Amino acid sequence: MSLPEVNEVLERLCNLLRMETRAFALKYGLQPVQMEALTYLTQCNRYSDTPQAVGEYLGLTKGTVSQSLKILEQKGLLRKQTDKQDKRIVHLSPTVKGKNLIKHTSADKTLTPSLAKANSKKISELNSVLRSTLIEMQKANQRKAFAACHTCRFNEKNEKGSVCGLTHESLSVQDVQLICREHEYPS
Amino acid sequence: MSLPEVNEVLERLCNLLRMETRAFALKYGLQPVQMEALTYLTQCNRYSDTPQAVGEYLGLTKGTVSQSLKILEQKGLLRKQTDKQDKRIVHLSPTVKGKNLIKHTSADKTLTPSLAKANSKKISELNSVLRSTLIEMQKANQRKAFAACHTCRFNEKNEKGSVCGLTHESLSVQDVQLICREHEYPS
DNA sequence: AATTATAGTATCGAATCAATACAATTATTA
DNA sequence: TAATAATTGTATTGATTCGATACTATAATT
Repeated sequence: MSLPEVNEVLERLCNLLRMETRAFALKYGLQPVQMEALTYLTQCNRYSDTPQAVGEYLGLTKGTVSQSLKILEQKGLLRKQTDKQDKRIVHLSPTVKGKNLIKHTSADKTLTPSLAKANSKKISELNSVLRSTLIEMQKANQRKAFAACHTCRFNEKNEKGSVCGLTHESLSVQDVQLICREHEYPS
Repeated sequence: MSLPEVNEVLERLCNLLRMETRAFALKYGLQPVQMEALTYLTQCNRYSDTPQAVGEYLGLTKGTVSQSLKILEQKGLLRKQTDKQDKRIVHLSPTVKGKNLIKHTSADKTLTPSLAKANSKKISELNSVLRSTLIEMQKANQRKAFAACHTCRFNEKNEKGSVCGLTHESLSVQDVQLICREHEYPS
């Protein structure tokens, strides 16, 4: 039975990934958490760009996240904007400088070249197994999925494109590729 | 091409694993790093149970590790013992209390049950792809393998069992299953 | 015997993180 | 409508992480 083995390899791989992320972030003058928060904010949609959402995504309390965001703002990588309707809510948007930084970093990730040595059939199998494991694990630990709208059960397709069943707002082709904090898989 | 997708899923899975590890360690009154160090020390061999090795394994400097070990010792989860031959070296061994804690924790890991939903053929494929990815990545980043003796190029089998080609000491059946900091894969 | 290398510890400062308390705004309900 | 509760975010405190630097003790080399 190789189940415990996979568990072990996966944990080891995660450790390694974390080490490299730390070294990597440091190279760009950021802390790992800051890098992760900024990356998330370049990938999430307009319902999910708040301090609260960042905290849920990273598994941290809002107080903790608040400080990291403050530093990102001070470094000019992030802009804060209070919501027009609900003045409690703050929207976070990466500046051009912030976006460029993330663009650079995702270019030289160390994981991809190592993965690329496997053949493409194995890659796609790996993809499906890992994805279902991720979903199972999120369910088991009552974490939100934080996936893109096009796989969401609230997403409705019509002749013009897509509509979110929660907000009843129409979504563009780009929109449905973004991460949403309200995402739920079809049951 | 699903390569970037796998990359993304794997990163997401690692994030999730880290969240759970944090929550998990906290439940047992430990910090994540402390838990990881203690886990490593229950799995490593007698050449690899030093502060230095723990640092290499976790990708941290020895100064950083020294503090975490100090806390583990204060909590009675760890014992320090200076080497008989080389008095600079300190050997770290988990106490009974420490071993029990790790035994409990590895019992209710959240990853395993989620993985178990995949069929066993996929599991073993997953195992091999992830393992080679791990090895590739360790090579690319010049990290040590930290794997078990039985896959090491220095390990020599004889009629009595195994011998380490570096230390020329004989290794028991249990020994060759333990993690070694000097481990190198055959080329 | 002197120098150099190695293993580990101690200390400092910036940052993480949880916990708590708090302010501002919105939603609920009496 | 007014009082209460819930939600979003910030500020503060204290334990811990982590890298950097300096230091001690021991071993290896020259």
